[in-house]
Amino acid sequence: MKYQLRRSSGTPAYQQIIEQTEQALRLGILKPGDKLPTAREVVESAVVNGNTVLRAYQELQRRGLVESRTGLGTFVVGTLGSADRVDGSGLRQELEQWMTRAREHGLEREDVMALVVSVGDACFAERAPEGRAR
Amino acid sequence: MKYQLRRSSGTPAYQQIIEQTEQALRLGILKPGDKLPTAREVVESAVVNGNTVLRAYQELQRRGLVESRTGLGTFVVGTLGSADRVDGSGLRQELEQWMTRAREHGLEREDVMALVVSVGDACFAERAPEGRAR
Amino acid sequence: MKYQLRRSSGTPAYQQIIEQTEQALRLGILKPGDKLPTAREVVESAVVNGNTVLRAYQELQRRGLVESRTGLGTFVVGTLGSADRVDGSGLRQELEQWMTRAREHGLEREDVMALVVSVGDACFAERAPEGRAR
Amino acid sequence: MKYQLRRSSGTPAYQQIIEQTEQALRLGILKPGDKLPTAREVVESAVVNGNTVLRAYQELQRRGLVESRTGLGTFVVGTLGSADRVDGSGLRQELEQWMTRAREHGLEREDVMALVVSVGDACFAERAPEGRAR
DNA sequence: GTGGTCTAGACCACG
DNA sequence: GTGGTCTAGACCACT
Repeated sequence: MKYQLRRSSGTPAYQQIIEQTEQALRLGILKPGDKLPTAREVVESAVVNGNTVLRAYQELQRRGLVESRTGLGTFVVGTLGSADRVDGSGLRQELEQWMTRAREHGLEREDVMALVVSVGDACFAERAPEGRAR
Repeated sequence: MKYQLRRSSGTPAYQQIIEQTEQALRLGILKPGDKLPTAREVVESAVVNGNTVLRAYQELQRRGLVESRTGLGTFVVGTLGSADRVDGSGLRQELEQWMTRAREHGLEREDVMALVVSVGDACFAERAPEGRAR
Repeated sequence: MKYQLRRSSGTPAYQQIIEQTEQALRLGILKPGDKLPTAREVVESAVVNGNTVLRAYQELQRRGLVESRTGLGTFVVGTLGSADRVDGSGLRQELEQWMTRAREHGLEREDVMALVVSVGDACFAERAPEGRAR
Repeated sequence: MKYQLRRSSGTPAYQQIIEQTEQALRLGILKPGDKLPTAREVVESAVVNGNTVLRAYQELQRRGLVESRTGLGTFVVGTLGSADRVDGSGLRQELEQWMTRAREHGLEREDVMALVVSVGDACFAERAPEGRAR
C-alpha cells in the first residue's frame, strides 16, 4: 500500500488517503488482517504531516474498516464492496481492452474518466437520494 | 448544465463547479457558444453562495474555457479533450455494455470506479511527471 | 454554553468538550436550533487551541448532534436523552435535597460521585455488553 | 477489586485503574490492609499491559494510598473521603430509591449522570479555585 | 469573521 | 517505535 497524493487537487490530503485506502479495499489489494503502513512511513513516502495521516486513519477506524493498536500499528478489519467478484469474471481484462482502444482513439485520461462518470451515472442511477457525484 | 454539489465531500464547492464544467466540456455536453447558467440560477439550483459561483466562473475564464460578458452571461469559448472523437466510435456503447455487465456481477458504483481508476493508472502510466493519479 | 475544562484530568480536552455538550443536550440546556459558541470564543473562554475545539465540534457533527456551516457557526440539530421528562417530575428537587443531606453528612463532592456511580451501576445494570463505566 | 477498563473512552488505561481504585477507597470497598490484585492478575482480567498496571500502582503509591512490598503484593495504606459516614446514614438507600424513580421516569443512565453532575456543581460550588468541575 | 486543512514540533500512553 | 493529543500559526473556503 503506497499513497499517491495530488497536493494540488484541492481535495484534502487526509481525504485522499481515506479514498485510496477504501479503493484498495474494494480492489482486494487490502484484506482483513493486513497492516497499513505506519503513520511515520506514510509521512516519509507521501511527504505529508503525521497528523494528517493519523486523522485519515482515525476516520477509517471510525468507519469500522481499520483498527489501530498503539505500539503495534494499524490493521484492516473490515471489507468493502465486492472485490472478489472481479477476479475470474473477465471484467478487468475487458476494461483494459476498452481503455486501450479509447486511448488509441486519442482520448486522454481525463476524457476517459469523464466518460466513465457520465455512463456510470446513467447506469447506476436508481433514485440516488441527492448529489450523484462531483 | 446543472451542477450537483456534494456538500459533505470535502472538495470545495467552487472546485466541484469547475470540475463538472470541464467534464461537460470533455463529453461534448457543453460546446463553444453555449451559455452557462447564470450565477443566480446556480445559486438557486445548487444552494450555494453567489460569490462561490463567480469564483468558479472566473477560474474557468482564467483557463480560457469560458468568457463572461456583462449583461449577457457566461459563454463557452474553449474546448477540452476530444469529446467529438467519442461519437461514432462505439466507445460509449461498449462502455455501457461493460458497465451493465459489471453491475450484473454485483459490483457497486464505487467498485466500478475503483476498478476504472486502477486500470486507468496502468493504462495511462507513461512518464507521469510525479503524482500521476490519486 | 460555557465549557469548563479540567486540564489535569487526563481526559483529552476535545473529549471534555464533547461530553459537556452532550450533557447540556441531555439537560435541555441546548436545544435544536441553538448556536454553539464559535471556536474562537471557546478558545478565549476555555484557554484551549482552536484546532482542539474544531475537532470536538466535528465529532459532534459526526454524531449527528450538531451542524457546522462555514461563515455562520455551529448549530444544534439533534437531541439526546430525555431532558424534558425531568422538568415537573420533582426529580431534580429530590436530588438537590439528597445531595445537601449528603454534604451535611460530611461527604465530599468526589464521595458523592463515587456513590452515584456505584448505585448507578447496580440500578442500570442490565446486561451491559462490556465495560460498565470508568 | 476488579477493574473494568473502557478501551475506547479516550481516558488512559492507567488512569482508569487509578480512578477505580480511589472510587473503591471512597466507597469502603477497599480498606487499609487490603491487598490489591497483582499486576499479573490485572493483566489477565483487564487485558492490559503489565507496565500499565505498574505505572498506575506507582502513582497510587506516590499519593500515599497504597504500598508495594516486593514479593508480597500491593496493599492499601491510606483512606480517601468519608466512606464510613455513608453506612447507617440511609443515604445510599435514598439514592437507590431516587434512581429507581428516575429510571421509571424514562431517564437513561447517562441522563442521570448528567443531572447529578449538574446538581453537584450547584451544591458543591463554593469558592471553586478555578475549573471546579467538568 | 467562521469553519476547515495543514504543518512542525512537543509530549504522552502503550507495547 | 507506534498511535494519539495538543499547540501555534499559516492559509483557504465561504457567508
